[in-house]
Amino acid sequence: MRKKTAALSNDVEQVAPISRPVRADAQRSTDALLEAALEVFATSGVDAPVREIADRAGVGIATLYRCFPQRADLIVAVFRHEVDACADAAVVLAAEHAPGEALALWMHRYADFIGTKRGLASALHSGDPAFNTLPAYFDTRLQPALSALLDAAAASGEVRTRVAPNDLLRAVGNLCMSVRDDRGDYAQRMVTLLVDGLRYGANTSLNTPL
Amino acid sequence: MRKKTAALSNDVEQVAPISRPVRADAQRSTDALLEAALEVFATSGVDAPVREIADRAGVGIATLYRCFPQRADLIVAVFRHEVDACADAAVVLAAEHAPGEALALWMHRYADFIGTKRGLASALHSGDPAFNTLPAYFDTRLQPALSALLDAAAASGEVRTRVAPNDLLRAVGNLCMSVRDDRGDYAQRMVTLLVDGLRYGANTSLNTPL
DNA sequence: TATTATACGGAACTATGTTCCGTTTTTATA
DNA sequence: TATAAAAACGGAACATAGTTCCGTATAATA
Repeated sequence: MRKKTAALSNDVEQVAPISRPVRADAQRSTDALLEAALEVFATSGVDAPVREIADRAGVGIATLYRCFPQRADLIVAVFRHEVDACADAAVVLAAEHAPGEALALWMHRYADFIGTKRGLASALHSGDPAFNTLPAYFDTRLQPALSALLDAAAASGEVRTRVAPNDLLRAVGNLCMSVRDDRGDYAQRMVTLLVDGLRYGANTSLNTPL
Repeated sequence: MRKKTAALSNDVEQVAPISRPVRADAQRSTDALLEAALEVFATSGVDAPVREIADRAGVGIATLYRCFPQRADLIVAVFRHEVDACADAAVVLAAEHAPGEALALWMHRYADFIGTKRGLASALHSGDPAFNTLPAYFDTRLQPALSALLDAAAASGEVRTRVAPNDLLRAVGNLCMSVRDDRGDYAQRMVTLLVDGLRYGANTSLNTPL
């Protein structure tokens, strides 16, 4: 499926896969860089120097720049990778838990993702055009994931229906990002409150106000 | 009152004004830098190089760094300066217009201020401790200004009362900052809607829901 | 006017994103 | 398997921007 290489910025050349396939060492480098960037960003924030990432991946700087022509491309790739992981988690959770619990667990998983991504808001507001496609990607991947969880939980009568997935995503996003000093588990507690709100009125009459 | 120099980062030395007063040329430099930074930030954004600011102010780089030990200190000083101007505008508007109109004009003035400050959100989320005091300063200066306008407008019966100034400030702030593509005058239209909402129910029964 | 503390300017230092180019490795072919 | 072309590699070199240093100039005071 070559998903990982498709995440790069030079997608234009992916339309004609007739050309020679990606060389094995190049694929290794890309994977190592993505993994290294994930760790470095988590440790030192998204402002970490690219050299640190190249070192940790065990490749030279030129290799990094061949895989990700701009520093921002690497950031975008990591974010997309994590969004994918978060969206995929919904399927796993849905398979292993009751609908209501799966929904609750995923909401916390999502809050965790946003909360640990210091610098995401900064990146989105930086004005760098490289980040322009990120918000849409977030919606595209996460909205269906949450939607499925919501529908299942509503169908089983554990939460009420009629809640827009995007509203929830945005609400949690704001909860986790706009907080300046998130002492304790403020965000997680607010998310719990939100999920409890979803459960309120379940199984009684649908479309209960509040 | 020496307000401008008090806005610098080395406030610790301001507690003992017994020491020799600020030299005239130093004051000139500080003023010139603040004015230059205001213009450069508006033109090139807050990411503009410090050299560009020093050049425009007609001073050397060392002078810039003596007045503002860190680049962030200059940004903070400019923001505080603009917040002061916005807060002061409330007094002028209140003196020259009817209470309801003064309130509306100021809300747009405030939206204008936030809307043109691309990079403000980025700065606030950057994690740089130099920006930690900014949010509190915003509240300290703007909350009383808006509060006075609201009270006057409520007293004259032009808007209803019982609206928390901070809620309004935050609402407008979110409206103006979180928008990614603000084509047209989206923010200003939303602010108008907000002010109209304030006017709704005025002079009838107070505390009208919605 | 002389003295001294203060401020000034700009070169130099450091850190970081990005490019260049000679060398190495992979892949396909004989 | 040996060979050649294409692709990728590494790291030095370049460009830009924040910050510091230090010799010189200027303002305040006696």
